[in-house]
Amino acid sequence: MSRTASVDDRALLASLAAVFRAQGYSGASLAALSDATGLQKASLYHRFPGGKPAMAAAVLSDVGRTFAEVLEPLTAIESPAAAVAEMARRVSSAYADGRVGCVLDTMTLEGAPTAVKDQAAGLARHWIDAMTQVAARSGADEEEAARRARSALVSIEGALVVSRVLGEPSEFDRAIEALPALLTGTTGETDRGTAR
Amino acid sequence: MSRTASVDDRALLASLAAVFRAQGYSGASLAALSDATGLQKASLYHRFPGGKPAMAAAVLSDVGRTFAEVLEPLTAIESPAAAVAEMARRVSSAYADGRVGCVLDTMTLEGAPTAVKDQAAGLARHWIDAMTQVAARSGADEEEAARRARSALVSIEGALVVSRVLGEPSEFDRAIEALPALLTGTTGETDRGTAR
DNA sequence: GTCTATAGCCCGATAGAC
DNA sequence: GTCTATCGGGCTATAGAC
Repeated sequence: MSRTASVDDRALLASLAAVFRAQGYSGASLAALSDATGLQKASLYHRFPGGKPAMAAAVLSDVGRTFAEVLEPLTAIESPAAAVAEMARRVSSAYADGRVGCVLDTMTLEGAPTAVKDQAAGLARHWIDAMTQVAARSGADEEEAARRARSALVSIEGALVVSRVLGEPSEFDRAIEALPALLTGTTGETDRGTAR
Repeated sequence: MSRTASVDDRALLASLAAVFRAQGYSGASLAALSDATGLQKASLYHRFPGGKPAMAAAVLSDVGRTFAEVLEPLTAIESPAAAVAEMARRVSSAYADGRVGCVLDTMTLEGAPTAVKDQAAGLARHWIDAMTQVAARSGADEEEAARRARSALVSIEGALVVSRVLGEPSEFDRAIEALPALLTGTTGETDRGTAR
């Protein structure tokens, strides 16, 4: 109805995140961020006086809130197997069933500010820690639990990369299905096929 | 000794690859490529009249030659287990023990030319095909062999991402150690711990 | 808090000397 | 085949009206 756009903070961060996720930090131009959000560049600078680095930091903080929701079942659900199954569902949803990339990957190439890379590393460590705890609850000893948690993150990030490169998200679906067995050591409906 | 630099083609492609690998396609500025190669921008345009897209294509072609060397043991060595073990050594070497990224990841974000993304997809498919064949030779049926090959690529790409994000390459070492068991189903010195 | 307009710089790319 | 110098444009960022 007018030449003024007003954008909800939540939607704004989601639009910014979509650009950073798809294009990476250096690929996310102010013009693209302006297009995605419907705000002019000057309006983005009003919201984020720190410029593009501040936008990236805000996006990662918002991703941290999303991660908190994704990981919430790991402490809220008593059964480790059920907890991991619910986390897997939320991971799949958060990554649009493998059709979008992960900021931990795309925002950590050289060219991103050190603060951004450090923030991403913190998110990754937090995710690994939460998965380590649920793996330990399922019966793994400390070292084995940490190993499983890192493997889980590896399989998720790798599946997102392979899905993007091949142009089809089926590999991500497989990684999600394998998560419960990978983290808790129990066989769900999938079998990872590494019998001795 | 002079203001003219002459650069061997092999070294030139290696220097260009290092920049694209670390910064991604859109992050790899002509200035950075000029710095890395020791050639001025105009000299790069003399070598690559197609500009930055042509440089990226040449880098991916060179990566394809490296992949051919990495995958050569898969057909040259009779024992599947020994073949995979030798491939794993070469993969580790090609990625500097996990300290560098993979162009399949960094050059396929939005912003890269479609031709570049397609070329990367072809490299990924070729790699998966070669690993599928060795998995089949080790006794897996067709479907299982393909599944193992995709999982192997997922674990390599994921480990490279996680190693970069966390700033330490130990996760890549683990993925390399797990490759033989993952592809051939035999237990080497590592156990992936998914007992039923 | 949004906009238009623009500053100043670096981008990819080219012209032309040697 | 390398270089210096430069072009036009997109980049991040800012000024100032409404």
